[in-house]
Amino acid sequence: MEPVRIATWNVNSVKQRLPRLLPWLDERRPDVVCLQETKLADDAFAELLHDELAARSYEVAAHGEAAWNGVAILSRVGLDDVVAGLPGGPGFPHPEARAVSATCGGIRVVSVYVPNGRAPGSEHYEYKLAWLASLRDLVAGGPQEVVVCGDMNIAPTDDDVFDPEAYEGHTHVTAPEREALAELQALGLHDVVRDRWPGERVFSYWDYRAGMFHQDLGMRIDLILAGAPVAERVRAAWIDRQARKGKGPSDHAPVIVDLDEAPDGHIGPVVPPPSRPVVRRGAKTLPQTRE
DNA sequence: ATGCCTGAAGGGTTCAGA
Repeated sequence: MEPVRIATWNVNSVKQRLPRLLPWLDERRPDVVCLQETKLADDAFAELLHDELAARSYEVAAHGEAAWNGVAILSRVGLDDVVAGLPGGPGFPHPEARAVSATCGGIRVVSVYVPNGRAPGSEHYEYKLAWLASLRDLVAGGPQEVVVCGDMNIAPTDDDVFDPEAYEGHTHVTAPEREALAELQALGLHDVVRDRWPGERVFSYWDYRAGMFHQDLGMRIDLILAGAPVAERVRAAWIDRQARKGKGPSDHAPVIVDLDEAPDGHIGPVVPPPSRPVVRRGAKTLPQTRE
């Protein structure tokens, strides 16, 4: 088995992001890419991207719909047993295109775009929790050689937001959401970026407005969660901030993990660097939300 | 007082995002 690089990126419209996505594929050369918020139906996705991706040796599993949501997996290490959505999962009221799974290079890969939740206690919020429970069931029924990659729309801990006080009363940080994520992780999944960078200020999403990226006022909601046999192979895990800079970025940055080449040849877990405290700075409020 | 950006659909504006 060859070394493999797996990435996940909420591109916020693959059509609008094409001028950023293609150069990024050429620069980072990931073997497996999980995409979220593609915002395209599958035929439109194929029409837009088939040739560009085939030229880069990617096979594609896209599960999308017009205008909203949409996920995909690109792979050049095989793409088998594709499953669209969460079988038996909840809808709002109908199933949305928020998950797709495939086996790539011996690893079960799940690309997810977890519902936003909008407001704690709302119907959207209850849907979010039900969706997460269904995702847990899906993973529980699968192999340990698994990665769940995507936009979880949950900051796992207060270290994953620029200012916990700014998020009081908002989604993404509430106890039920974090508990639902913890129940998923309790299946044996490891948060590979946080494990590699304990205590570091590391975000994957910054609001477009109010110079939030420039001030590094963000949150870490895009995760790669790896089953133990995969987590043991991690050599590097990081967030590609470069992709959030410049002209026409997504509001999310890609997350990237590099695995070593084989379970029987692995060099063991990377020793994490010494922990440093998260330094908090900047505003104490979020850009205001319409009521 | 505030969706301050961005994207999409559809229609001259509205909704959604986190």
